[in-house]
Amino acid sequence: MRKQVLVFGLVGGVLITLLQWTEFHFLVLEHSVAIYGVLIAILFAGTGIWLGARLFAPRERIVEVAVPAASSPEPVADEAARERLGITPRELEVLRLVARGLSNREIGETLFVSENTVKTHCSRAFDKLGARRRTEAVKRSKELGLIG
Amino acid sequence: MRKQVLVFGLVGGVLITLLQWTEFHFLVLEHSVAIYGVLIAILFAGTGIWLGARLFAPRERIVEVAVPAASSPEPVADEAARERLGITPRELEVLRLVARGLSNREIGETLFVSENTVKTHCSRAFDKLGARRRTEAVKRSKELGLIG
DNA sequence: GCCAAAATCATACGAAAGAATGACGCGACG
DNA sequence: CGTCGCGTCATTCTTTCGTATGATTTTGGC
Repeated sequence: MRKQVLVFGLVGGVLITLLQWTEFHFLVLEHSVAIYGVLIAILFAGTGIWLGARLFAPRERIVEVAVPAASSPEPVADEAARERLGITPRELEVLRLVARGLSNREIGETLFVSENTVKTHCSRAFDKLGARRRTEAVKRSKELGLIG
Repeated sequence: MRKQVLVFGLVGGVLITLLQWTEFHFLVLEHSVAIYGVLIAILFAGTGIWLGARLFAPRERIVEVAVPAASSPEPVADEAARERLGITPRELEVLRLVARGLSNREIGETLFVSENTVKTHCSRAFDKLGARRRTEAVKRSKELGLIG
């Protein structure tokens, strides 16, 4: 939050400054009006992009990877076990990908986070599962019904 | 909120001061106004694009809607698949232990062979399974019904 | 606003894992 | 007898894992 406020203030300030600056020079260097026009256009284009992105960008797009479900017993019985073990949603997410045989690097690319972050999640999840290896973690997760 | 306004005003003031300073220099180097203008414009466009891109960034999250599967109804159909893939009995034995979450060392101790031997079996089995990691091998083995 | 839980990332280090290669013994089979 | 598949083992080297530690940022409640 703090950072955003700062950025916002900075951008705003710069904007004001730019406006005043151009205003002043319009009078002095009126022959370059076209140039300033272009500048302002670019400026506003940038601002537009910024505003547009900020206002319309979905903070988080949910991509559903649908698969032919054959929902047999319980589609989601995890939540309980997950909660009980203190495993966070993100950690569970990582666990699922681990179970799919992905490497830490690949998991990172899939979730758009760094490999280091994946490692952190893994370590914590393994700890909570009482597992020392990813293969063991996968086994325990399945036993506990955390993953399909 | 109050704090933000303060920061905003402060930054704005500082920038205005900066403006006056630059203004002075612009009078001296008025012929480079355009250059500065372009620089600032580029800077702004860059910032805008950067921010936009950053906010538009595919910050998606993989959500597993349903896990499926429809897994076949045969608990032990290994022999056939094993034969077909050219996986030797010993390799399969190792695979089972890998699926149990054991390390190569532990597998070696279990089967009374050296860790190196286990590695060899693993490598060959992984190759035959088209797997590059033990977790992947476990997944494939289960899919193929090689192991329970 | 402030706090706690989550999530993110980095750096460093030791421990596994995995690839590549070569080698040896053993039983089966032609 | 030779060779072929299988199991065994070693060595070297690169990559990946996993742990430890600390820091910053987000986020959700209160």
